[in-house]
Amino acid sequence: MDDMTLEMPAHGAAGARIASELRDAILTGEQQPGARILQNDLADRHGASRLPVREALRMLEAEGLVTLVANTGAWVSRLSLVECEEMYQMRERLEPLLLRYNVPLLSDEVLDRLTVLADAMESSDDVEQFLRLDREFHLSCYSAAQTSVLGDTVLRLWNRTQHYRRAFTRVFRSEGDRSVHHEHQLLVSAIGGHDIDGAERILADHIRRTRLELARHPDVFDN
Amino acid sequence: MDDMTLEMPAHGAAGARIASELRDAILTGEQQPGARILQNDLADRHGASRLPVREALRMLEAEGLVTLVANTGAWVSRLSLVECEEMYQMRERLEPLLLRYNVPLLSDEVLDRLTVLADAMESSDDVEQFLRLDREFHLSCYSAAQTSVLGDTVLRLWNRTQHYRRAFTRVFRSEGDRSVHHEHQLLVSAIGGHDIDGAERILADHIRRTRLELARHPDVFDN
DNA sequence: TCCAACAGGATTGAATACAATATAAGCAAA
DNA sequence: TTTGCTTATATTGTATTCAATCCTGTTGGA
Repeated sequence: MDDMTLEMPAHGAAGARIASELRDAILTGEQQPGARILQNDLADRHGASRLPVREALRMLEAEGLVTLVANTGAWVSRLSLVECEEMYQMRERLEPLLLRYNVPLLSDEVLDRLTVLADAMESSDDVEQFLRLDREFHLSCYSAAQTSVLGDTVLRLWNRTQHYRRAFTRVFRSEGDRSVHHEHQLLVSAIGGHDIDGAERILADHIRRTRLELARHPDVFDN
Repeated sequence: MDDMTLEMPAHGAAGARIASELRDAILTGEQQPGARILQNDLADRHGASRLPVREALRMLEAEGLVTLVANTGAWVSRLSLVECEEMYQMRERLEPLLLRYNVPLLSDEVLDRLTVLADAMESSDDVEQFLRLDREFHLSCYSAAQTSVLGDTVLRLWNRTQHYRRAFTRVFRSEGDRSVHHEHQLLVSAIGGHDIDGAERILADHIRRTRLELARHPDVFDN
């Protein structure tokens, strides 16, 4: 043995590493929908050849974050209102199921954290911070159960809609609706009380209400 | 323009073509779960280099049909009973939604076809034929609406569980349970009567019952 | 002025060649 | 005989190179 640090081999992971960084860039909004992605650019920026870049693009295409056209190029994926509504409807069906898997397993520590997050969202006035808190809140609800596909599928739906959730939050928060926070509190207490059916209903309604609000702001999808 | 035949360029589609053939091989059962996939073999068999083969493997990995391990190799994906049950639970939630999208759009021709398929299944005694009919029956229910992710997600769940549905059908059909056929008939009439909520319920129950039967045959997942 | 055909350049797709890694067989020592 | 190490081979990962395709700016004509 050469070394005491257990090191993951740098070989065989170049594509995954590049994909991970590009994914982050898309989720933070640094890369906007519609933006062209050049293979050479990415390769140079990561000091690699175009080959692992192509693999990274394939991975992100599978996640729906990147759109590939043969012989033509890659772009950060756009979403129409109709597509976004479809994904929200999928979330309405899948997230309650995922929550059901998690409720019996969530620790008191996570439950406390949920309360902290819900409170922080109420007093937050920065859009980016709100988005981070909201994402952590919901994903924390799913952090206890080890699922093989359900968790991934839900996470992908979150990622694909991330940009539009940001744009929507900007225009919606100014309207001063408090019911989002109310629903978060209801959800925490239902989870705390191990009321699985109640938690499922609250979560489905929460996502549904957001979808309906989203439909009132189609301008978010212009351009 | 050189030619009147509008030809899709053979360039830029090698990976997709290889993926398509390997996918078929897995779905027909020609390639069994656990089977090793050598890049060189696939490349030689398709008269291509290993590069498009790697892209094909990445695509099938994203679909869950192939499992890749860095620096090691690729195998046809296995499923445990727990994973399979999870996918069936996802189907219980997603397929009713997909059906809801389709019911208002399904033509009389498709409806007639559904009746033919349901009848053919009742009188079929060959497992492979039953599987083909059942797959066509359910996927036909989803053939009218153009969804962007929901349809793909459901199709992938069908594909990932295909092998185990085959194995399960072998042992289950011998038990002579008729309720599957009854549910198919109920579903057709609910769809024909544009009873969306009823159709959703019947379909969810249908999938749920299959999941419970599946759990009674864990031996299907041995080895 | 507008449109179509035509280079030219830029970009992607695939093949070959080489490096890194993992598996397996053989060998030595306990 | 078994265990651990070593070496050989097979397989995968990446870089380099060349070919096919697409986009763009330009030029010629109507």
